[in-house]
Amino acid sequence: MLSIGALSRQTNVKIPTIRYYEEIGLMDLPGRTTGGQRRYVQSDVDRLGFIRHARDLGLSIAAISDLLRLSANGDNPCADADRIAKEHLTEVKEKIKHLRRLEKELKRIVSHCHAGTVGECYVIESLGNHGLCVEDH
Amino acid sequence: MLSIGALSRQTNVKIPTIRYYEEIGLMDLPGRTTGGQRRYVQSDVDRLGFIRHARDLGLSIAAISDLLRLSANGDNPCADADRIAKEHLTEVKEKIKHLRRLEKELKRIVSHCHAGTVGECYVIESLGNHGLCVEDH
DNA sequence: GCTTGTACCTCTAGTTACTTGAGGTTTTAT
DNA sequence: ATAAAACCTCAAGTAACTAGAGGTACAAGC
Repeated sequence: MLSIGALSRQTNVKIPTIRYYEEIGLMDLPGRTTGGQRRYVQSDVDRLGFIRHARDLGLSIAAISDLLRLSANGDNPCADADRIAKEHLTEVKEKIKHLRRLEKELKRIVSHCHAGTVGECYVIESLGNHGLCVEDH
Repeated sequence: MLSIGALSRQTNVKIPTIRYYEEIGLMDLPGRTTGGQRRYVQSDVDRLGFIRHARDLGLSIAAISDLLRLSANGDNPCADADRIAKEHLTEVKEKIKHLRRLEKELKRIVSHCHAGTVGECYVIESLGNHGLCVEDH
């Protein structure tokens, strides 16, 4: 029987976040002491660990919720789980593409800046003028 | 004198977003018709264009607010503007690094999944078990 | 000059995934 | 028995908007 603090330490999930997950129904309602404090069992640790890991990988709460439902049902969740993971992978790839374009653009802007020059600032000029951009973004 | 709709079309910023920018003080209070409708001038178009472009590049509202203040003051804003842009570039680089690790991890997880196999699902197993990961994330 | 349709107005609440704070109670250790 | 640490609830705040309800103003055509 773990207190919320102990669960927090074991899973690296902050206490208010655990309570939040309970509130939105991602975590089950835990048992309580007579005084009203939460007490957790091993399955709670496992579930929260799953959530934490999936969040670290960037999955949304909605996606995690789906995955948890799938894994509870047991009946060949693989196809659906695979689809969710693949969709997420696609999103991640898109984000990387986008960020790489931004990186390029920012590098270009910054490289043109010669701090010290009065009045003219390529950073500010570039930001104000999309036409100066090399690529779309 | 532009209506809010005309400004929106010229800058590609949605109407509620323009009103939101006004509310948080990022855009100046515009003139009004006797009937109370907003009317904008060229300097508003320029400022909103700047904001739009900087947002597209991923800068936060706070950073943009700083840049706008700098460019208004005129006294060699270059050094500060350059610092803001460089900081942002660093953030972007970090994000890319992180996403690339996630991409790798997700690819590995997905590639192990053979949809159809009953009961065992590598996607779900991997998410539940951080120990299966190759790298940090 | 009147009517109609589009564009505009304000205000409230919702989104995501939490975090922070106030004010009070329970547990644990001495 | 006491005191410190950990816990409790509830409300509000964060970023950057978006959506919807219910009502008013403007521009064009007749």
